[in-house]
Amino acid sequence: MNDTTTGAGKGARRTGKRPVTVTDIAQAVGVSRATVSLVLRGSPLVNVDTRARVEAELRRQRYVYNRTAANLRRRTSSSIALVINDLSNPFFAEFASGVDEALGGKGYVTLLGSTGESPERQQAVLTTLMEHTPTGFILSPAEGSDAAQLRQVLGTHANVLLFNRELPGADWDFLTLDNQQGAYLATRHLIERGHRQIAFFGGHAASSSCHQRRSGYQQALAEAGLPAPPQWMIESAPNRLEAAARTGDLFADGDRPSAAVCYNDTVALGLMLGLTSRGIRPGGDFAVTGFDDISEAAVAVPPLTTLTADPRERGRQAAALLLQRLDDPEAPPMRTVAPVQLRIRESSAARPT
Amino acid sequence: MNDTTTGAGKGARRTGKRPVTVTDIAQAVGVSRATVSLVLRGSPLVNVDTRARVEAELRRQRYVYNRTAANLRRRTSSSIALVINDLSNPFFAEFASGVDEALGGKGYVTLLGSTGESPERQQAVLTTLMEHTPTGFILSPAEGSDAAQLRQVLGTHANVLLFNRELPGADWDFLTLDNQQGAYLATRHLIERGHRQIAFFGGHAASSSCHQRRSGYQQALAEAGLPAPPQWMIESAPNRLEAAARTGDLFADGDRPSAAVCYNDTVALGLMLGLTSRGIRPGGDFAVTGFDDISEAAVAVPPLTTLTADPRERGRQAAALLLQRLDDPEAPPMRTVAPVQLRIRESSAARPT
DNA sequence: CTGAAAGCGCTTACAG
DNA sequence: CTGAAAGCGCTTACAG
Repeated sequence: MNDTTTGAGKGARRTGKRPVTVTDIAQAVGVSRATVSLVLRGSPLVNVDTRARVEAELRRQRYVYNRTAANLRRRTSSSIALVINDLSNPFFAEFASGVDEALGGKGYVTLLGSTGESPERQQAVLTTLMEHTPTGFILSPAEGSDAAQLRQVLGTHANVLLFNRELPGADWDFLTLDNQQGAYLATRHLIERGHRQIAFFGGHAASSSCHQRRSGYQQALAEAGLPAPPQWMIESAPNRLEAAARTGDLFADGDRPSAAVCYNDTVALGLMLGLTSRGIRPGGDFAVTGFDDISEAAVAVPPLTTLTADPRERGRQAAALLLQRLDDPEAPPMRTVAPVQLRIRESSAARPT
Repeated sequence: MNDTTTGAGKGARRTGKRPVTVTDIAQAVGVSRATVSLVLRGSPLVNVDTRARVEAELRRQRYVYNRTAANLRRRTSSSIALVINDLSNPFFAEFASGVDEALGGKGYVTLLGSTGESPERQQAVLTTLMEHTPTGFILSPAEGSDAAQLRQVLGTHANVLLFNRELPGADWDFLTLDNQQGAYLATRHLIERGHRQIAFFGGHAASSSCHQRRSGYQQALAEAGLPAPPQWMIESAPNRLEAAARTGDLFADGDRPSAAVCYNDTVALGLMLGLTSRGIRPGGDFAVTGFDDISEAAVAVPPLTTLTADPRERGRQAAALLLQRLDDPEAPPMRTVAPVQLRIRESSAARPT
C-alpha cells in the first residue's frame, strides 16, 4: 500500500451548513461570479459602483473567502510546514514563534508538525503535510534522519530549509548556528579567567553540532597551547539525568580538569547536579559553561554562563530565507551560519581554586 | 473593504511543475479516474488485480494525494486551528505540543496562530485561519477578548474550544484549570506549615483566573479563621519585573505577612527577586508559592512550591474535547475543569520564623 | 467594464 | 466491478 494514501480520508470532517460562496453573492447582486472574484482580488478593472454593491453584499452575507479553493484553481499555496522535534523544548518553541510571526506577516499560515526526534514519525508527518500542499518546509531534522529518505517523501520539493542539524547528502538550504565559534568563545572565556585544564562535556560525538562545538573548543585550547586529552572529551545524551550520571568520568583520571565547556545548557545543568552531589560546588570549585541560554540558565544556581542564539530571531531568519528561496527556486542551495553570543553570568565560570 | 478579503492572494505562491494527478494514473493504467479514486480511498469495490495495478502505478509515479482538493470536493476539512498567545510561554508551548500530538494521531494537521495577547491581532489571525477552512478551533483568547467580536469572525462556527480564559457571553466549549482549588491547596499548605498571615500576590483582579485563585485563597483562610485584609491582595502584571517592583507593597503596612500565595510562577520568581534585594530570604524568611510549574520553578533558589497543571496533558484533553464536539455539533456547550496538583518543593514554603 | 466557459484535483451518485 | 458526468469554490483567459 502506498504510504501517501494510508489514512486518506481519516480525520476528514463534514463541515457545517453550506457556506456563502461567490455564486451566492453574484446572484444577489446580479453580476457574474467572475466579477465578484475580481472584486475579491482587488482588480482595478471593476466599476467603482459595481465594486461597492458587491462589497456591501459580501459584508451582508458575511462571506468568508475560501482560500483553499482559490489555491487549488490558481495552483498556489499559502501555507508553509514547520517541522520540529518538539515544542516543549523552549529553544524550538521560541524558534517556532519567530517563524510563525514572520510568516504570518507575509500572509502565510503555519502548518505544524512534530517528529519527537523519531525519523519514522518524521516520515509520516512529512507525508501528511505534503498532502496539504504547503509552499515550503522549514525542517529541523530528527536525529538519525537520512537525506535520501527525506528526498523520497519531499520529492521534487525544492522549497525546503533545513535548520540546526546538518544532513549529509542533502542539497537544500541550511541554516545553522555558529557552533564552532560559540564553543571557541566559551573556552576562551574560561582560559581568560585562568583555567588551564578544561574538559568538553556532553553531546554525541556523531552529531554535527557536537563535532563543531568540540572543534571550537580544541581550537581555543590549541591557540593557548593548552592540552586537550581525549579522556576530557566526555559523551553524554543531551539530557539532565545522563549528564549528571557522567559527572564521574571527568574525575576518573589523576589529572583533573578545573572547568568544563558543556555541549548545551541541559547537559551543563545536569553536570551541576552531579558536581553538587559529589560535594563539588559548581562555579565555586569547578567552572561550567553551557550553550543555548534556555530560561533555566538565568535562574540556575549559580547562574550559567552560556551562548545565546536568539532562537526567535533565528525563526524569523529561517522564514526570510525560505521566502527568498521561493523567489528564486533555481538558485544554488545556500548555507547560512547564524551568529551566537557569549552571555556571561559571573558565578558559573569562576576562577580556578 | 471587507476584512475577509483583505490580502486575498497575498502570499500565495505558484507551486512548481505540474504534480502527478489521478488523471495521470488513470491514463497510465487504462482505467477511469473514478477507479483510481476508489483505490486511493481504500474502497472494497475494486477488483484486487485492478487495485494492484493502480497501486503499482501510484508508487511508480510517486503520486502525492492532494487532500485539499479532496476536502473541497467532499466538503470536509482535515485541519484544526490552534490559536494561542505565544509559544515562547512554556506553558502554552507544552499545551500546543499536546494538542498537536493528539490531533496528529487522528489524522488532523494543526494550523498555528499567535495573538501576542492582542485582540486586534487575534481578529486578523482568526480571519486568515478561517479562510483555510479548519474543522475547528482551539483558542486561548487574548486578554481583553470580546465574545461578540470573536463570534463575528468565527461566524457560525460551532466547533470552538476555549481554553484557559473565561469569556463572558461566549457559548462555546470551555476547558479551564481548577484555579480555585489550586490556590486553595497552596494556601492550605502554607497554613499547615504554620503561617497565619498570608498574602495573595500578583495577577490582574479583572481576569477570571486571578479572581478564581483569589477566591480559593480566601476560602482556605476563611475555613482556618484567618484574616485576609484587602491590603494583602496585591495586583501586578504577570511578569517578573513588575512583580519584583511590587514587592514593597507587601510590607507597606505595620502588619506584615509571612508568606504569599502568588498568582503564578513568573510572579513568584519576580517576588523572590524583590525579596532578595530587600535582604529577605525567600523560603527562609518569607514563604512563597507559585502556579503553573514552569521549568524554572524546579531550579529556582529556593525551588518553588507550586501547582502543576500538566499542560501537555491539557493539550491532549483539549484536542479530545474538540473531537467530541465534532461528533455532536448539537450538544450544549460543555464546561470542563481540569485538575491541578500541588507540587511541594520544601524550601520555598518554609515555616514562619 | 462584464459574462460565459473551462478547469484546478478530487469524489460521488448513477448506470451498466 | 468500472466509467461518464457533474460538481466542490474559486480564477482566468477570451470575447464582447
